[in-house]
Amino acid sequence: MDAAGRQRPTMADVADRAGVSRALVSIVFRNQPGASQETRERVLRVADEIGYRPDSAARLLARGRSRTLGVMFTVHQTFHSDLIEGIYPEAERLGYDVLLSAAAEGRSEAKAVEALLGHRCEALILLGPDVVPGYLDELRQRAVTVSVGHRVPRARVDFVHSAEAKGVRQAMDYLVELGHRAIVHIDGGRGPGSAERRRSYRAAMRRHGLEPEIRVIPGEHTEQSGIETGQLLLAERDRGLPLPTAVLAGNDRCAMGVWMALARGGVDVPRDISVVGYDDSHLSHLMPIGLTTVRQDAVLMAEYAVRFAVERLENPELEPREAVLDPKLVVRGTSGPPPGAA
Amino acid sequence: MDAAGRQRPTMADVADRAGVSRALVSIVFRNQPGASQETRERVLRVADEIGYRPDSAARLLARGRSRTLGVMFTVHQTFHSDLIEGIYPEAERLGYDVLLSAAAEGRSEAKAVEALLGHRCEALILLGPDVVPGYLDELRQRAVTVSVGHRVPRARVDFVHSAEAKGVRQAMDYLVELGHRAIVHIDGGRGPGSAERRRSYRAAMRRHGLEPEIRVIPGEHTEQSGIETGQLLLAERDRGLPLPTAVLAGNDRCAMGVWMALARGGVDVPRDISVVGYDDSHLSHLMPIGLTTVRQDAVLMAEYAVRFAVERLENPELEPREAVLDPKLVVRGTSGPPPGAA
DNA sequence: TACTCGCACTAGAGCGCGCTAGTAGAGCGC
DNA sequence: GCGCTCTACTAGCGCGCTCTAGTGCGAGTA
Repeated sequence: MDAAGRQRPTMADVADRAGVSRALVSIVFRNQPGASQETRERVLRVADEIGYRPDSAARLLARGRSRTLGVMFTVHQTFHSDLIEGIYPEAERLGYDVLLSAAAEGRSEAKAVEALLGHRCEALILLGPDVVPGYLDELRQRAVTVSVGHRVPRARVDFVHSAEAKGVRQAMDYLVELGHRAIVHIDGGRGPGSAERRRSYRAAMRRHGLEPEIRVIPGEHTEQSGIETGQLLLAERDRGLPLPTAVLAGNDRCAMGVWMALARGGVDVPRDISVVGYDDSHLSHLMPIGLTTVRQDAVLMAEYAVRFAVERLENPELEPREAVLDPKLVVRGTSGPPPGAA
Repeated sequence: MDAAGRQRPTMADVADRAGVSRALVSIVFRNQPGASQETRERVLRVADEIGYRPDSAARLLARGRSRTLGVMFTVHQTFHSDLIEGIYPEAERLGYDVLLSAAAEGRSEAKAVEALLGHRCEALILLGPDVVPGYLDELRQRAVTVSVGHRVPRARVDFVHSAEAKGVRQAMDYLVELGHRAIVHIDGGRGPGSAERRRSYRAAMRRHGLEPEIRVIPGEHTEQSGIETGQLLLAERDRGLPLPTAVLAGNDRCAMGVWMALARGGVDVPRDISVVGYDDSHLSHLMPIGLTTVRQDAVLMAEYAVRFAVERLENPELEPREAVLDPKLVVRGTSGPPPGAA
């Protein structure tokens, strides 16, 4: 009695068995007026008995609208998991379905997006997309598009991101306050938010009169990148160069990598060097001493993303919007005064 | 010129514009014999011009078969990300589409599965499902089902998992060889593979004459659980009880948590205590000193899962099968001889 | 010439639903 | 009796595609 080979019951089966028309079953399942309470109950009972459940492909085809949001994310990006967790309940609340498609090694973002479009998603929610200029605008022609994390200057789509500059500024002010001067920044390459974070780092350094100390090390939003940077710093130390006293990483994963490499190299965090991350993904609570980081509220970002998508679906005339959420520095164990400070 | 409100072109539009019948366009897009090379090119060119792409909902409805595999995973489970990464290419190779549905806090596995079924997935690939007995059998009636990681004794579905007992045995033999005697195990509760790992731990302890030292600490497959266990051990030490010399964690995430809590508590790994994980998820390379762990080959497991699903779809008569992959101990930096050993 | 065969192509039914336009019947006022 | 409204229900088209059963035609065969 395996499912393979057997066909699933349809609305017609339910209708026959309950002695009503197909249309009535449809009414009951859409929870629309036009059926008596008694009939509703009977239909639902029969449906349950024969294991009927609506076929969303057919439903979607007939309805013309799919009421489905497609979410593109990248595997292994922990912050994306946090976002996904927030997207489901909000979508459900608004009566939308969610389809996930992952980008990964060997599976490009474009491919992941095509899959979503092929499944007739009405809107795309792109988590931290690594888009080439123009691609977002191209997508916009094909579906409502919301970009989370990555703000692309001219693209006329909705954005949800945090006020990167503010977050970085908070972190920098905090470090300088503690007495740090040699603060390096590992940037996130083309990753979401990187450009703003980099700019804001530079601005903060200049504002604090630390222009000569500015140093941006190219990187990515991965542990690997953090580890490499950590190793680079260790190698420099071994050649007699001074370690910086603080590292502002591109995100939490990168910060974690730096921290690991440094710990392995016998450098004590935060005594010898402070490490600050970005995201406050759930990783940050998990480090032995807790990661000092800039908190982005994943749930709130997810809610904005879903609402932007749904509102635009219901009113296509809307001007492109932008939700800029205020991030907040969270001080934990990886930061402290620089070595040699009082 | 936003997508919202506009409707996408259909096969009929392509047919009109190319001056052929709808059926012919269908033939071209399915890459089936019955159209001349010349016509194929013209149809494809026209389709490209007007931005047509097949609607998989309609296609799926008409075809009767969806050729879609549904994958249920749990957010934040890093090993699941590894598996997903392996599932896509194999599915694509066999001509199947993949739909993802996540379980998360507030979104049960059952709910995630219902979503997949509603989207007409022909087969379900459940990653490390936390199933109640009987649920798998119920699912089997509704779709081809493959369970990855979690072996449920009587359920007549396909399983892919690693030879948990072997993996644990390797790890235990290795630790005992190094001279460890007080080896505790943090189990994974109802998590995939936990029961076998626990059993095998006990068996190994008995086999090595360490029965009095057996200690299983209840836990979960999360960092949090590892941290709590680490704190528990530290608290015991502070009360004057001896620390174990080795910890065999339920999985890598848990091992990472233990390691973090211990490091925070000033316990040196591996000098004071050895920590061994399970999975070899990409986390394990990332720890400062590298995690000693039992490697499960995610890509191979993913390939088996996809093949099992597809083969059963194409031949429903198949007896339930089981792929048991041999895990392999990977020794990295978190393990060594117990304190006081030569 | 009459026929078969293969190729390129088409007509049209049907997949499982949603939805519009309709009907049948009960209840009401006049 | 009539027309009216309201509720409970039904008939049947159409969503965009696949697929079976064709048609028309030129080349090959007897």
